[in-house]
Amino acid sequence: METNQQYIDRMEKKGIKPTALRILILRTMMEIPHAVSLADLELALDTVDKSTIFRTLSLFLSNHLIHGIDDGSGSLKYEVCSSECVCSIDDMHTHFYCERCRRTFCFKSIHVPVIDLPEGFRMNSINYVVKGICADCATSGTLP
Amino acid sequence: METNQQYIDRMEKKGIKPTALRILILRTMMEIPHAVSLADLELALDTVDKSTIFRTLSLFLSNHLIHGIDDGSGSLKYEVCSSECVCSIDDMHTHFYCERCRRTFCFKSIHVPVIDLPEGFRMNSINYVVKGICADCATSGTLP
DNA sequence: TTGTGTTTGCAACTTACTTGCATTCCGCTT
DNA sequence: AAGCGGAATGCAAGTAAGTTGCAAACACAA
Repeated sequence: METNQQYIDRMEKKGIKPTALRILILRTMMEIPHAVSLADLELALDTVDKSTIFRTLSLFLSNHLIHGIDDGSGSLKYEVCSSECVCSIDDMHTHFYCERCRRTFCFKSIHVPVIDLPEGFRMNSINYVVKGICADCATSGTLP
Repeated sequence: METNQQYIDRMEKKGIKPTALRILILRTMMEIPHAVSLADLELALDTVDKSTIFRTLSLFLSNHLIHGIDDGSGSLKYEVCSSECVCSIDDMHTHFYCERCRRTFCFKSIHVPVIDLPEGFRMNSINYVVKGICADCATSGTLP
């Protein structure tokens, strides 16, 4: 749990003007324990307009305050960078998408595996998503 | 280059009735040297309806004649399985998405790296996509 | 050739994002 | 305190990609 001042510091460190709404969005993202979609945020913040959330996320993304994960669910997920993150390959960790409950988990301790590319190819980023059934879903309820 | 009979054999091996249109779609997919999207196929086969291509791809997917790759470009890509492919983790290879020319490359010789999941999580599939600039784009034209 | 199930095309719909534009707000100058 | 200019926000409309319902066309066995 962080104080408002800590959210403000995070933003200012990345050159983002901390408006009331941006603090609210950042706090909401950090309080939810898994990666969130635009729709998740719309739901959690039902007084705030979708396009505002979208533009806020775009701003956060281009200033490297958050990063995006394409989990293949059809909607992009976002999560707040750890404070030391510079969004390089070394900062990327593995994600897991549960095909049952449709949540995206971050395995922060598991870095993405890096491969050697063929001659001439230049790597900018890696998207590594494992899909399957999460621990919650595997133990509760009937399995397919 | 394969003969029509070879396309038919591939389909029948996977329990798919080889209609004229399905042969056409499969042949088109195999003639294009990179993974294709629904839109690519619409463009290449402009007399064929989008929904027909979509349903054909869905059928091919569920019968494991092709597999889907989520390259993060916003549209799912598809590619024909090699003949021995049973669509398990071991059959998955690495993909590369060029952020310049927006093509998806298959590195068939590079298997996806596999990680150990935390206790209780069950793996069904892995999506491993490296993004960057491809060899063609890196050598030709001005770079950013 | 006639009935039955499958395949295809058309059109309409859904989802998730994206943009244009008018309004409101904020910090600064007067 | 009033006014100004740029930034932030909300509303509504637009777009791209995928998906579905339904009827017409087709395949093929009885």
